[in-house]
Amino acid sequence: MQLHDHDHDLCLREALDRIQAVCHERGVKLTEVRRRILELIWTSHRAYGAYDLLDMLRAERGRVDPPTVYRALDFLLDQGFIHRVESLNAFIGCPLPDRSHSVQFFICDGCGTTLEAQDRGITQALERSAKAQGFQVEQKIVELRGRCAGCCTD
Amino acid sequence: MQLHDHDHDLCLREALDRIQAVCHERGVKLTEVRRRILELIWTSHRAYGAYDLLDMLRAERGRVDPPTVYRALDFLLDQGFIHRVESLNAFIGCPLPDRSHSVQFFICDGCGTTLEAQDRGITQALERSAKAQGFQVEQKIVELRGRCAGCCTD
DNA sequence: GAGGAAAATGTTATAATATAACCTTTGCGA
DNA sequence: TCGCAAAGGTTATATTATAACATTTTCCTC
Repeated sequence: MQLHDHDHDLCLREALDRIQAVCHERGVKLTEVRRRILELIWTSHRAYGAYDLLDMLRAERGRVDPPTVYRALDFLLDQGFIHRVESLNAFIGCPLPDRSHSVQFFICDGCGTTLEAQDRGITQALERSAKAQGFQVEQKIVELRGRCAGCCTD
Repeated sequence: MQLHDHDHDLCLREALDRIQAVCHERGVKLTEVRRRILELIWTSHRAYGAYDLLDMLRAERGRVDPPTVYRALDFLLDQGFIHRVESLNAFIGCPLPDRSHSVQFFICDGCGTTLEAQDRGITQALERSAKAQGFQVEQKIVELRGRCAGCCTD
């Protein structure tokens, strides 16, 4: 195992501990399945589909059925620990533990990397536009598909 | 039939004629199935799912199978006559015949109405953000979910 | 610690969305 | 008219997601 991976693991463990604490504050439980799925999602910069996660769980613990995964995903979505990427039907970790914020995804169709951004300018432009037509926004879905800096030259 | 509907029908026919002309210019064919599906999509301000369209076609012409609908949808998407709404897995008419432009959808979760907008401010904010990180955008997905002006008071 | 409600999970079945693969028909230019 | 390319038909199946009900676990109350 290389230094980088070691750091990454440390980072993951710390992040999970923080999430654990947040759950405690909120009076909700980060159970074994929920925690494991969150870990799996967080170990990647790509979004995973529900059935990708299902396969990974099955490899670890034998029989697992779709509702198990979807229920855990629902919980993690509710708590704001992951996001759903609509244009991929897939799920990705959210670096911020707060429940609802306006984010944007930059999805590289080359390498699959999905980057989460929080651009104040974009958020403001969206809110201005909604306000102009009296539309009350509940959820802002912004997904930019294309090629990341690393893949443009490929 | 009321005046409004009559106007609407006229408008639809004119729009279809324009699309027909565009197809001719591009050397592609607006066949019977394609035209009918486009009509069906255009008669609504709500997005239709592929299987909604399938059911409507079946009601008109008996047996129709999914690939028929999906192929027509692919054609209409390619030509830019309709858009796919990712967060609904559904399709909606595009008032502009040009192939690729940056649009935003305002989706009312109350009445289902999906409004297409072209807000220059939003587009610019998205492009600025992408440029800042060297991301080459191919497609901009912007879907705002919430309540339209008419449904806020409901 | 026993009882019981609420939460979580297990289990079975199926719904909803989408495409692969191969075959037939149609349109159209050589 | 031949033959190719595009379109559509047909069958089967992949992928994504949820409904409904049974069982287990948690944890609060007494």
